[in-house]
Amino acid sequence: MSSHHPPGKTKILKALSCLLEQKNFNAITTANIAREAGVTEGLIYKYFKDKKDLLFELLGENITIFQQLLAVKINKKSTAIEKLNVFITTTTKAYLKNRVFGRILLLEVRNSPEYFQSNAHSTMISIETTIHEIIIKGMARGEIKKNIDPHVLLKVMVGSIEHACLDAIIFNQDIDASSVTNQINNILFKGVEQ
Amino acid sequence: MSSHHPPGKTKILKALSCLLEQKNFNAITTANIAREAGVTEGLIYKYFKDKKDLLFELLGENITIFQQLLAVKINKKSTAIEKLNVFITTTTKAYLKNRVFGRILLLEVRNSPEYFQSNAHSTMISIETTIHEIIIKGMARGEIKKNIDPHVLLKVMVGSIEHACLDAIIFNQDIDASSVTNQINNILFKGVEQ
Amino acid sequence: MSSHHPPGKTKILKALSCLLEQKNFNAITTANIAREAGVTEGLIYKYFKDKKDLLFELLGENITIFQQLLAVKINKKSTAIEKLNVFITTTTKAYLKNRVFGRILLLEVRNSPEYFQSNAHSTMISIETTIHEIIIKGMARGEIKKNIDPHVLLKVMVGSIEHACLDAIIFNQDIDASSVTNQINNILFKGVEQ
Amino acid sequence: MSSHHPPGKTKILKALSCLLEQKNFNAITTANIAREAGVTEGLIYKYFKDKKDLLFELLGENITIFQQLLAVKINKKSTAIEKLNVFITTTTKAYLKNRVFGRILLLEVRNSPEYFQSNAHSTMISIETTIHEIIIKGMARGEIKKNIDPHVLLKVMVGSIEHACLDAIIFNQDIDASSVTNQINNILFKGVEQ
DNA sequence: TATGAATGAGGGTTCATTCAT
DNA sequence: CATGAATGAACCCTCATTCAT
Repeated sequence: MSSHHPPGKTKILKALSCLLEQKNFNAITTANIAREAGVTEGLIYKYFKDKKDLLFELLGENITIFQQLLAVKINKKSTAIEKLNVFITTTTKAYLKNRVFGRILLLEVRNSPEYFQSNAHSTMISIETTIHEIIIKGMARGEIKKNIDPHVLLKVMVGSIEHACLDAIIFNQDIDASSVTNQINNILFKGVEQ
Repeated sequence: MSSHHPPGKTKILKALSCLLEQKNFNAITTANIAREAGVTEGLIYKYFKDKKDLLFELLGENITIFQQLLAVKINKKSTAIEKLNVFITTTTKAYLKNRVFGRILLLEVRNSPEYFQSNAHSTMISIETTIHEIIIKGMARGEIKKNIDPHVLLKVMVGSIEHACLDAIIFNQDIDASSVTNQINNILFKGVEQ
Repeated sequence: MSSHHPPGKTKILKALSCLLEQKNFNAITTANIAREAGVTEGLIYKYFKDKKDLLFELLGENITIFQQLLAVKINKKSTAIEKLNVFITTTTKAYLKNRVFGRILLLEVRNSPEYFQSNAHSTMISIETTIHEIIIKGMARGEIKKNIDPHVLLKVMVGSIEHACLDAIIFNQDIDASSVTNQINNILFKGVEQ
Repeated sequence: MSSHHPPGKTKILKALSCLLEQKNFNAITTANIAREAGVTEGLIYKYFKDKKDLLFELLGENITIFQQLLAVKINKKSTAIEKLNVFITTTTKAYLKNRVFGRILLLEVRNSPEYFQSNAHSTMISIETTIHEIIIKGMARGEIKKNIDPHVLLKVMVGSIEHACLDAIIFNQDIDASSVTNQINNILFKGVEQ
């Protein structure tokens, strides 16, 4: 995260990251960020278009790291079902471990039209595209039922993951990630009907 | 929605409802609301604790109406699977038809701790409790697999519904509700694995 | 100037008027204005769109007062030459007496495109229109040469007045208004060529 | 304009000149200038005391060029009336052709006390002095009425020229320079009274 | 001759909310 | 039941300028 950037930029990114552990993005002022970073408020606007742009850049860096981690894990598996399994498990655990970014992604940025123009969002889209392709290949190889709409399955997986994490994130609850992801996998792949 | 209230209160609720068609709650000012309602800003604070309280009251009224509609539809079905089916279909269609409230519920209020104290939220909880009980009865009657965690299934259903609607709500897209809900039902109840 | 307005608005207009005696509009902050008026900064934005709008409203009120004064004086004269004479004399004296508004009008607002949308500017236009009509009538009645372009004559008069006052306004010099306006009248009406 | 200077200085002057075609001097930031010039902001302060100093230097170069052009034209004429005629015509056409500098001179710099300390301003004064002397000589030689105040006549000429150009400059209108200058000359030299 | 990183002070504007009438 | 005048606290952002290298 701190590579390539001028020192001041790195300090600002770290400062925001740190402050987000303590409060909502909206409750964080540019004065807060500057003080925490040990720079002047003006410097923020040298490196970022505005306050939201700073958030999106920070988010983007973290999502990119997650994307790489996920890719490595997925590539170790050979079947589509296993890959999707890994997607569900890894993503859920990432949200739960990194609750700050979970909160931002699931609760804070979706209000902002600008987010959907950001790098952070395009990286998210790129992850979803990867999963979409896995589903399609799984259908082609006979691992997944042919009557499934890949796009809906993707939404079901993502929605399940997010809602499984949401209470934990909102109310800062602890949940048993393994058990929850096993359940999700079981429900989605085997079905619930007797 | 306008029943039982003094005229000023009704005007304010209607004004907010109308403004929410045009912009984010955060982008709506009390001055906007008062102008649209044809009353003074001060009057808002006669009827509502604060701006958010106004939102939550409006939301609560709409959720209650939805809850009643949903109950009627569910009661017409006898099996758990059918009832859950109806839940998924009715909820999805409600979000898509009433996008304003979808947006508020899915994107706007979850940031506010106060929401989770509101009537609107307890009605939501009450709906979820109903579904939870349906799942449990379904398991007891052998319609649903015994190894399913009812709570996770609930989250998977809710998450699936919400994510299926999210793009439609955010980007104001049209989607084919019947086809999507059929897919979700199929995925969750029959499973996707070949 | 203080009529019809709520007390806070009047205080704000008076405060700006007073501060303009001491410094440039750009050098006056909204905090200055609020302190001088004994109100909060926020109140400025209840009554005025922004800081410039406040200036233009103040200017507009003063120009309107001048317009009425000028009309009275002009109506007392019967020939076009006399009326134009009065225009030159009255306007010059007004700028010199009321240097603050002279400075604003001649030096400060012409940079702002918004000024040309303001009431203040339309009142200025309305004054110029009156003069234009006087010129045309004067030509029709044989008081003014027929080969004169009324529009250019208007510009020549206004430009002459303004430039005669400009050094006085910029460098806060004293000048003999009667002598200068006599000269201008003489030059324009009789010509300088021997 | 670009002669004699080190390359960086030339680039900066050209950059400002170019940007002034697009926006107000106040709306141009040092960052703009540096980007347009392809240098860093710091370099501006190597060659110019501050941002205004840069403007005044650019302005000064252009006024000097104009002064030389004007002198050549005036020297071709023998009578005072003809010389003043040339002054009015040449200046008006220069403003209209070079609207950027017209705008700066007529609208932007007169607010700044520093302008009146600048080289640009002393060149303007020098031009006015020349005209003043022409008037006086014209009176001595019986070409101009003896009862005219040369200083007021100068102001009338300058004011007439500027106001004739002002609308064209502000609203970017086209006007017929020859016709306007003929009219001005006619009004000032022959008078308007029948 | 030129860079690039950083400063620092300030300023306009927004808005939910209160309260006397 | 309703008004309307006023508050007050906060916040984002701009930009000319400096200086070590």
